[in-house]
Amino acid sequence: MNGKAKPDMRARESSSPVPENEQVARRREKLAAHREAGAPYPNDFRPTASAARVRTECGGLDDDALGTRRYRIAGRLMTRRVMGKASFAHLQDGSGRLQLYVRRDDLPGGAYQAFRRWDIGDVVGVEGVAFRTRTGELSLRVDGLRLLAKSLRPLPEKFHGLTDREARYRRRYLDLVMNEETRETFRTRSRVVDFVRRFFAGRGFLEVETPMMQPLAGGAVARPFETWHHALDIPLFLRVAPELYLKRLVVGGFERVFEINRNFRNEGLSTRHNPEFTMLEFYQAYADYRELMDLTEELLRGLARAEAKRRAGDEGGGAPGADGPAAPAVAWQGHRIDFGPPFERLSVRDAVLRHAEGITPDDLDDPERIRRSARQRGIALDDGAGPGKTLVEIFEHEAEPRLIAPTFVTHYPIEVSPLSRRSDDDPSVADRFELFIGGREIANGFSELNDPDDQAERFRDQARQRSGGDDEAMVYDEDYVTALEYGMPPTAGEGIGIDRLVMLFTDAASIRDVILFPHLRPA
RNA sequence: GGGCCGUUAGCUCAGUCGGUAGAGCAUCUGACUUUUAAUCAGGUGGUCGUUGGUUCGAUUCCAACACGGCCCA
Repeated sequence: MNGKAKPDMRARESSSPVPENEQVARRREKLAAHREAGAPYPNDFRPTASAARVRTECGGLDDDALGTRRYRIAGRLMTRRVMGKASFAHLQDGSGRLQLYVRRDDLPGGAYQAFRRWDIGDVVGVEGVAFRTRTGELSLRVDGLRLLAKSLRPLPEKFHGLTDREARYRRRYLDLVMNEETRETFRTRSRVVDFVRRFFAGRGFLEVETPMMQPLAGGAVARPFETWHHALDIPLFLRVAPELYLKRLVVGGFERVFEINRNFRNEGLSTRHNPEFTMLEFYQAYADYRELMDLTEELLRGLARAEAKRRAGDEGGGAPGADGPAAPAVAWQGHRIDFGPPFERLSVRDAVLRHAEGITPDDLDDPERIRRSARQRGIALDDGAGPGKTLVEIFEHEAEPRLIAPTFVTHYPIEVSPLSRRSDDDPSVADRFELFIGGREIANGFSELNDPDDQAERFRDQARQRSGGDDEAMVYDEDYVTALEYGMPPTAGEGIGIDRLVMLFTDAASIRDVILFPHLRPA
């Protein structure tokens, strides 16, 4: 190394998470030489095909037919095997990889020497004719090539790739370059969102966008992020849910609406919580929570079937059938989750009785005994927690992790359901359900409370809990009550956690694996 | 918040019962016109997470801290 490079490297170390090293210095020298030679970052190369398209078009062709297929493709150089005057390399683009065969004698003078100086990671454009190698791999015999963007930093190792979880989250671009599973996870995520969108659009739902910044953070029991609007000189809250705005739209006459967007909750980070997460919420007038359970089953079964079909197609096409590869089931963290059979429906109370060992119906009916049961199980209760909240705490502790197969849980206590319609049969419970899959809450839906006086009373009750120390309790939203006073049609609404749904379809154990840039503590 | 584990070369990982470190890939030099974790020969590359402590000497032992992982609340 020459004496000049060193201070230069040092100067960069302070501002970069990855220190520069000798390899970077060498690549910088190559870039400098490349700059001397002319435009180092050209933007006039236009591919005629992707790697996948070359594969599709040439898949069944014989050698003679392949010889008539000329392509320009562009991508990142991922491997290189130089054998004197000829080389093999793999180019990776957004669709996959294609092998290149580069011979000195097929190229204009000097081009092969230039190619030999390129590095793994460089973005290049090549042109050539398809052929099949001795071992049968479809490849491109290159007769023209250009460097489109120099890569100054060495990529992770070609065989093990990037495995360090922290590095994969913090520098997702490298994870994406190196790991096909990661690329596939986020393609799956896109397909899931696309399926959901078409599902609702196809049923007459209008897609809308409601405020992410709200003067009151309502619609869910959660701690909000707070920010400040300088011109108005008022605090604003990042929304914890779009619910109260979507229902205002139902008041306005949009009888079927949905929104897919981010919610923000100022709570801890974990394998199942990211401070910002994506939620689907939808509202349907003249429907009740039972009909939403049916709709939810239809949505998830359809999604599972579409994904299964796709997988079967990728594997060369298995015969679709109840138990064939296209069955609407997924493998998730060692479980087989089948969306085919009707989802089980049971009450919170029955779920607790089934899964919480040693709890009897008498325990649940007695306010003192239910609190004692919770304490015995190590559940910390707020002083103000009534029997309903306590029951739900026990449910979450004992039953929720065991609800692996899709299960609707119903009959939630009214005290934990401040926006839900009161049941006609039992005023202590709401016309509400939550859906659990893989031991996780996936959806929460209910017949909406459209009685403005009842809603006002529920808000007052929340306000009391708030002044009693529960800073997650809801705040009184006067304008929302006013909207209800104009009259909201009988309506049912639901929220589905998109990230958790995607986890099921990508066999992900952590929500960070399905969020491109998950929040981490700054390094 | 608690417990356990991890942090060593660009990446994946060994290792040092305390004497300033190794492998594979990558990189560099050379050979090689059908390879594919190419091969062969020879090199370069490290503030061993940070800060303190113990010690003649710490990457190694101890403590605190930082970041991450897993489990628990």
